[in-house]
Amino acid sequence: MSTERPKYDPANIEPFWQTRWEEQRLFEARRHPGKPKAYILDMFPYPSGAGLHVGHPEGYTATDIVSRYLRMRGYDVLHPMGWDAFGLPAEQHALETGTHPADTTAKNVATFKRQLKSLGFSYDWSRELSTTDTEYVRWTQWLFLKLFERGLAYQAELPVNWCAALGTVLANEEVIDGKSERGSHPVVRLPLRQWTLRITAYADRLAQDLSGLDWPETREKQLHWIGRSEGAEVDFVIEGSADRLRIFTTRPDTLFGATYMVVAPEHPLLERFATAERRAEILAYREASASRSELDRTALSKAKTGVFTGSYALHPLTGARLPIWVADFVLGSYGTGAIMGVPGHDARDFEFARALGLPVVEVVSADGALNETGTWTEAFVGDGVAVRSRFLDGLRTPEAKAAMLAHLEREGLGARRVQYRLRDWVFSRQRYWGEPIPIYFPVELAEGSSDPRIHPHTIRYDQPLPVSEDELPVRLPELEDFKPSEDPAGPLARALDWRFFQRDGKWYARETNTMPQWAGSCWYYLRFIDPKNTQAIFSQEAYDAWMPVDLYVGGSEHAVLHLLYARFWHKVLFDCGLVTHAEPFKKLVHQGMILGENNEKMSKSRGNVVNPDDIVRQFGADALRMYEMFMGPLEAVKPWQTNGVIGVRRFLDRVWNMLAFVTEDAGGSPAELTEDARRLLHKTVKKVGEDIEALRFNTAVSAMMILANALAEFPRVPLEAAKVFARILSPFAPHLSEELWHRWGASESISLQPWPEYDPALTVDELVEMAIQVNGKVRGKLRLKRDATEAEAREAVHREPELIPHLAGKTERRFVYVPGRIINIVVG
RNA sequence: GCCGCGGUAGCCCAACUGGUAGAGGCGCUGCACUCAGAAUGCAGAGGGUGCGGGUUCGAAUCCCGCCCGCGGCACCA
Repeated sequence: MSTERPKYDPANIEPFWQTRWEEQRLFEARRHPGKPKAYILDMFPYPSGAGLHVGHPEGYTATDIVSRYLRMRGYDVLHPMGWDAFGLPAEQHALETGTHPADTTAKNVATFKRQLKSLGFSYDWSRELSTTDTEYVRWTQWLFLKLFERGLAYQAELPVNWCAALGTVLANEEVIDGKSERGSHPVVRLPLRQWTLRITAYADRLAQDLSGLDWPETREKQLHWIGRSEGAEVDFVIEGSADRLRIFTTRPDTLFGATYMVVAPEHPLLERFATAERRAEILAYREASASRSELDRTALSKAKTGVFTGSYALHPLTGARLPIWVADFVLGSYGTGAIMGVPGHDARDFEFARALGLPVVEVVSADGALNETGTWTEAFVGDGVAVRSRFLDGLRTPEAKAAMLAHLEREGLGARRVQYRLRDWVFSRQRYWGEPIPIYFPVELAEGSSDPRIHPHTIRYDQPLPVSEDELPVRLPELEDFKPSEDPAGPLARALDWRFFQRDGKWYARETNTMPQWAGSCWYYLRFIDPKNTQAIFSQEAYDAWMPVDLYVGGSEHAVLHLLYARFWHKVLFDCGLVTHAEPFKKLVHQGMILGENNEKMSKSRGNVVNPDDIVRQFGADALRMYEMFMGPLEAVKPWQTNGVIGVRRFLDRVWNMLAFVTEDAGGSPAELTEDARRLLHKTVKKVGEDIEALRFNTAVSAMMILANALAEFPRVPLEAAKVFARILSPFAPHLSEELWHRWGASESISLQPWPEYDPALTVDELVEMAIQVNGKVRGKLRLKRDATEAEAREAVHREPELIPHLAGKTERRFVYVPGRIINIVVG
């Protein structure tokens, strides 16, 4: 190689082009009349102190390729980036290092931004936002007020997941196996005053509207999380009392099989059911189950426990006396907190009956025959035929359900009811680093008191008042000490001058709980469309210009948390008339996790973490981008292989060496491709475009490698072909492509060029090599016109000498000919 | 236990949704270049698709039954 020829040097060209792109503001999103739009969104990151890991660029590269591709296809593309910067980890980190969360957050954002920029992503940085920005907080609080106005944000004294180690309450979704999702600290149930969002009011729509979305299996996860189930509520009269016990069941058809009742330890009527002689035991049981952490309850789930209350319910149809038990396998927070025990046809009821010696009655039989339950080792939970059930006898389970429901409703004993597994969303956190909830309460001063900051007082939590819109945002007070405390009011309660204020001579107290991290991410996609708007959360023009999000890429760990909450808020905004689509995210894709080289999850403790900065330094951003796309399908979990990056880097080196010095007429005769190479070029243009649209980036990279290998056969690549190649490569390796493009004399960015056209006629070969099978085994090959008739095929086959031994003396039973595919001769 | 996804060459992965199992990359072997090595270039070898049945002219692709891996849910009545 001649020494004047510079080598491919990403460390040099990548920063150069990144700076140029930024100076030229190439990727700022603007709408042009008549052009189609695409809103391509990444889940914005939480800027942790650890910086970017190689998992981040996977999804980000995918969306960047799609964005760059669509721009070349004439779309106006909105591709923004921002920071989900409130939340526990920032605060934990700040506590550990003794710095203010605002400072650590700013530092982390700077690191993330530098790293993202080093990868050449075509974000519109002019729209950058952070959930912690004062202006952003203002609109998050504004949205909370919308929820409050509509009765969707309310206070409740709830048994909540209190995590002492984190000093906060957690949502159900943040508790895993009885421990906190963050940090795995123990979580216990405590009743506390909490702000709660009425997401259950939207359960039906959240479930229903999933059907129209282009989403992966996440749809099923959300459906399951919402957990809609249809059944009946039935009232049981209590013997010797005016009380009634209401239960929920999905199997009204098994009502005649109920042999006992169970209420949850939290059930409001429990104390009424407790007879004098059993009272002590019952209260002890309630005490015990309340103090058991979720973890204990799950760990001990095998053995069912319970205590008889001493009271009896009367069967609404037979009048039979059914003992009422209390047991912690019944959840206070689901349905009515009480069940009828049908041990013959429910696995849990069966276990309970066996453990406590209660009778088991068969009321559903597989074939309608009567069976004895004495020898049963498990309940019969499937569908069958009703037996021992009077007017239901002989009916199949679905009909029996309907018949019983009709009967209950007619007699006024019960009603049809839909239940959801989904609970309302506990929305307050007892932490510092979050959005203040824009609510305040009247303060009643004790006799002789004049200042609640120093005197005894009562805060009237029952009279919440919304902060008026023009007073937003409510800012976080500066706090020296923002540590969480034992006090569930949280650290903000210590900022007395912030908390208490006077208006018209009266004292008021601000809400001191803050919002959870999910609040900011619930609506950030809406702020990106109009991030600088000071008059409104966003303008209608901006909404019409960009919404909905066409492609949303992020980790599957957000399948039920963020993605459900955001859909909920979006539907509330829909009801407010602020948005016009029922759903915000049309297409959703989860990138698969990237494992360490040893096939284990990347973590500091395993010592298998790959830092993207190191890869960029050694191999270049383009190599990293292409490798991450080449590893395998976007959604697959796959191990990192540094050798794989080396392979991709070699490919880029080859492309450079082959194309960087191409000129119009390098030496006399013009360079030319063969017919086959020309066809391959057109096929590759077609394939790469289709693969990008289908998000099959791995096969697109592969196709370009094949093309490069083929072009390498030529002493000189024609400039026209080189330009086509550079353009299809550019979404993947934008820096290298840009450099090549300019070396060939262009003055305008390659990202402004149109995507190359291909000639469909050249993507289909006329002659195809076909295998000839005899009885399914390949016995010969032959080149045939793609559209040859069967007669032509037959004639060609009989000219093939290698087939003669396989056909001689045999009778042809069948001649299978699929044009362009296969010839199979069945003989016998 | 339930739901979902997935098992193709030593490794990462392709295979037009039934049609010659192999595109690409890594690794390996050999050759060229070199005093030698690195880098580079060229040429090769390698599996019958997790297991067992079935449907079909033909199965990695479809059906049934298992095994293994990953993710989610886990007393939701």
